[in-house]
Amino acid sequence: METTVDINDVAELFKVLGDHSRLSMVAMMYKKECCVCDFTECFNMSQPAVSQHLKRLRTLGLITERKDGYWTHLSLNSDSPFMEMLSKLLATTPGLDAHVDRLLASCTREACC
Amino acid sequence: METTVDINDVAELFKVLGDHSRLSMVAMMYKKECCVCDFTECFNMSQPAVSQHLKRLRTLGLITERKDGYWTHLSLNSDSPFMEMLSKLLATTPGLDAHVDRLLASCTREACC
DNA sequence: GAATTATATAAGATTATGGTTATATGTTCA
DNA sequence: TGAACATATAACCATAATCTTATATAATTC
Repeated sequence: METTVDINDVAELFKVLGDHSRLSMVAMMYKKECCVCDFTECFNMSQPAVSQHLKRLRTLGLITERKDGYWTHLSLNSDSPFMEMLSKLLATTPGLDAHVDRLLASCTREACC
Repeated sequence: METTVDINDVAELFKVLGDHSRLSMVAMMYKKECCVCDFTECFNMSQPAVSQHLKRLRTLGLITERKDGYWTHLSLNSDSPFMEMLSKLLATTPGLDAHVDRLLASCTREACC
């Protein structure tokens, strides 16, 4: 039996993805594991702002975390009931792939990765 | 040449769909042409509230309108650059189909249809 | 154990969202 | 023309979203 996802959950997912930064974060993590500092660098955004966006993704159960020394590495949670939908959705989003590649290329930090 | 859709537009689309009522409206219109009063009835929502939601869909170019006497009939705009994405996205949304059928069945008004 | 680093949380300001009520607009019909 | 109906807009209010700065927490290194 599949985990149920109802219409309100889906609206919630869209709401969370309805922000440029979070959409980009999710798309980046879909390609590879990321570090919090990747995001602060790529989006030129303050650390607390990133942290708060991540909290929303966490609350929706979209991400998993792996602590390693200083750093927290973030991935999409493959157990999320949204995962199937999310992957189709990201694949369907035009221009997303190129955008993400550009973002990932702009992460210059080496220490955390 | 295809109309360009950039990442900000996509985030904007998600934001607009990130509301239970608007998501339902779009899904309903995906199945059939609807009337404003269908929405006020189905969602048990005031007419101005529906009107304001429709305005957001209109602003994003998602809908077209057909005036007929008292009523305004609304459809998804097949010329929208979001249309391809939208249709895949609606098809991928679990439980949406049944939800929409239930909503449409709850529209009892005859006059406008 | 003190300094450094990464991250989270709290508190506050500003803007966006989504509803309400009241009113305006435009069509239809008597 | 005026009453009835569908819809849009305006003004207002409460709550949510998103950023900022300041501070807390936890791991690392000297």
